[in-house]
Amino acid sequence: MKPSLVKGTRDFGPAVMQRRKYIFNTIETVFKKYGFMPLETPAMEQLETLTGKYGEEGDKLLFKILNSGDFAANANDAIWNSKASNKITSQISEKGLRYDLTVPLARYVAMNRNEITFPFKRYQMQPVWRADRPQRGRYREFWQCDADIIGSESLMNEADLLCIAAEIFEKLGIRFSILLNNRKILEAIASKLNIEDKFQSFVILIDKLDKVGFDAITNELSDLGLDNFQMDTLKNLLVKMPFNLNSISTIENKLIGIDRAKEGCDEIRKISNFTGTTGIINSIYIDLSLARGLDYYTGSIIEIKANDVKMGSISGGGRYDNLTGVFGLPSVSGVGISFGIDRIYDVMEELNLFANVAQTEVKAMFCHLDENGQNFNYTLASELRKEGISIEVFPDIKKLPKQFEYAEKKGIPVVIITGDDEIASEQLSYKNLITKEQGKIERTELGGFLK
RNA sequence: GUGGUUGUAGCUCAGUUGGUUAGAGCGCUUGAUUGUGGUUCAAGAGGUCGCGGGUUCGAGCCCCGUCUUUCACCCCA
Repeated sequence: MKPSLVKGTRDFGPAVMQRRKYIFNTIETVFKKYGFMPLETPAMEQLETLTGKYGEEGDKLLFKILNSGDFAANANDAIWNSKASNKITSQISEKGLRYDLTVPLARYVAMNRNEITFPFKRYQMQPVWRADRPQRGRYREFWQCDADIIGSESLMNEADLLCIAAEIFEKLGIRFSILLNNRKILEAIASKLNIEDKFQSFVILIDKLDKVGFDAITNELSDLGLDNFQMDTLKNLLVKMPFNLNSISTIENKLIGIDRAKEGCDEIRKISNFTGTTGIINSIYIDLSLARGLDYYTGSIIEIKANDVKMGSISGGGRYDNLTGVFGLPSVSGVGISFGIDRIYDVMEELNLFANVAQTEVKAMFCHLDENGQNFNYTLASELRKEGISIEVFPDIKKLPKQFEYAEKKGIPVVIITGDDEIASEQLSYKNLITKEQGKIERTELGGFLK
């Protein structure tokens, strides 16, 4: 048969993995610096754990796993014959692949509530699966790197997440914009416009504002019942503002007398108090048109975009006040952020930001021309490896140019050439393949030379 | 899930209104070069034209299906 990949999935070869690992390591280092601890959960969850958490659209994108054994025989006859896919699914599938890392976290916290010390700060870097139609920057299998704080209502956590994001993207060399909003302010706006009952449709509409512009959604807004005056009010509110006290006051004044607005603005103000001295505020904007589709957000919402590449968001998150409630653990507030490393990779690739990522850790490759050289090199290599230096020994006896080409292609900077003269004198010939510099080096000094 | 788009050598792509044996550049292999590569020169290998079916005397080219890619919608990392 002809081998092929499943739609929307990819292999990651050594060169790509080296770069992906660099991104993972950068993110993980920053997470650890803020006190987050690692967690891993299974690729599959009970279907009922997953369904209903991501909205109607989200449920459609869940990958479902067929029951083991003779699943058809156990199905209810009437349902089986009804040809109603969604009903049949519930008869033959009880498991699904995880859709994100937040719901599995909520499930874990609810199950382990007695062992966990709160506030619980965990990070998780694992693949998730969505049955989306693939596009550039959109895959069916992709990796998320999440950091969440469960069991703390402090806005310091939001500030932490913003600082973490800023530090990660600065380290990776990506110019970015952080968009910040609060669901409570969105609720206040809906309340001011008297469309609280159509909040979901309203949120979806304004979320695509930055993509299509205000004029493109006026028809749909009037379908929601807005008149021209209300639309003007709305248009004035939904602008990208700098992250400072002035902007917050402006919003408060426009929504004066609505409690939810006051709450939302207070929250943003508290975040601003924490981050004020950190120097990251210039990358942050208050954007009231930021909505985010995920149903479970209740307070702060965050989204991050790369400035120099046209691509969906590379990171997103927010606060959810009752995610563990459905698992029998009410009144636990959490806040988290998720980094999409596949998109981050695509952005960095497009902007050529991988120049400083080494192709290999190997410091030198040993070449030889006969068995004596092979044996000598193998002994020498094992000595150097004990010192913690990455070394390759060319395994075969081939012409030198062939050996050089191998080292060149793997990005190994130095070759050591061992022949009879070198073995006798313990003076090894080396050549730097990048600078083309070559010479002799004492065997005993080789370790220091390669470090 | 809806509607478009894409697929030809390892890679990037040509390929005329349907007409013998499908091309180029790069890469690859071998040699010039038995201890110094990426230059140069010479020779060579490599393709069931995504897959399946159909129309035709004849299909890389036309039609249908399917898979893949990509774009818009939807949603999102």
